[in-house]
Amino acid sequence: MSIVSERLIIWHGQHGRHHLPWQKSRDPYAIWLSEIMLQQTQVNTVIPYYARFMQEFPTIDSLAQASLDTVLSLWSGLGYYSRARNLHITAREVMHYYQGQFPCTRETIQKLPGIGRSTAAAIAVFSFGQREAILDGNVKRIFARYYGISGYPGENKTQNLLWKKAEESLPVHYHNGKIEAYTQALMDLGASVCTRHAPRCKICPLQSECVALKEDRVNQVPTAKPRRPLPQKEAIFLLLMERHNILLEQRPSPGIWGGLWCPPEIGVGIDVINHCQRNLNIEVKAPIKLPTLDHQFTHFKLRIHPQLLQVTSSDSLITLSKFIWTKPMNALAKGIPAPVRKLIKQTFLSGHSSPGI
DNA sequence: CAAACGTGGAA
DNA sequence: TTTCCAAGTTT
Repeated sequence: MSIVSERLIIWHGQHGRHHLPWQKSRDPYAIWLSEIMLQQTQVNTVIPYYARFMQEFPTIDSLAQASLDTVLSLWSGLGYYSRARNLHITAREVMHYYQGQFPCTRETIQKLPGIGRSTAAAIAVFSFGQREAILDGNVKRIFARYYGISGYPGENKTQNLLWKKAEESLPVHYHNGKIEAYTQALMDLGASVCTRHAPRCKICPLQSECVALKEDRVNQVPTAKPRRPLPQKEAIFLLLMERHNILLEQRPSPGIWGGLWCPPEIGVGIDVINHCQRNLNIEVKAPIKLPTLDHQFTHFKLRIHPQLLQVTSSDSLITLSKFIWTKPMNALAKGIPAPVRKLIKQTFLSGHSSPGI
């Protein structure tokens, strides 16, 4: 057994996290759901979503039987919505193709949509105790430092080297929950000790052999991904009010916020009244401009210009299925993006009365 | 391979 | 305030 794994397992026993909600069972469904939610998302953010999701869908069968719309409503605000769409597809695939039995090897798990090599390995470890290596952001950072591997991990060459180190570092004997403890130790160490900023090397169980520490390169490893300035985009959101209802449009997937409900979006510079008439077949009064909202994505910034529009002609209102009229309060229970939730709350539900319209 | 794909919290 | 990024996968 490698020195690394031995030290990590001991450290995990004393300092690891043992009471996270998804650590209570070996149900591959519960493990899988947690691993998907945790992709690019921190534990504290996931916990309430995980609780609501498991409450609503305690089994993979219940998830498979649900509508995508319901699944997205429970995912609303968590981001990376393709995860929810793939989760739904995978639930149905497991029910129909695997007769409800979650596949139990890393290779077969990895064939399911939304599950890559690292997530498949994590599920194989925590559900079935298999000897598989994970390579998430934590592990990349730990091994890049421990083995002194520079170059940013997105690069293929670096990535492959890290996978090799991850496999070489696995405990040789993996009975009695060792592989689980080892895998969780990597995640916990990365989250609490070997952090991106201000790592706590003095209490690290791997400090005596850590190459980056020895060479005083901890803050240079792993190399940060080169980033370009984010493009600034702008859009107008149309808050169309017909009596007490607003109009929502289901967004196409793939695409940003795919499958979620949003007020109709148009580009800046488009004539709003004209657009309502020609594209939505709706007559409106003069628009009221609401305060802009800034929203930041990983790859661009969006400035939203909301405009409140009172519908005067409810004649032949939209009948396409991608449109829906709903009360603002009920919109909050649907799958909507975070800034739309914010917009609806501050426009319709924050004050004691509706804004002057 | 580079880009798309969200969000809330920390620095 | 702005920037950065956290249990990645897909195209």
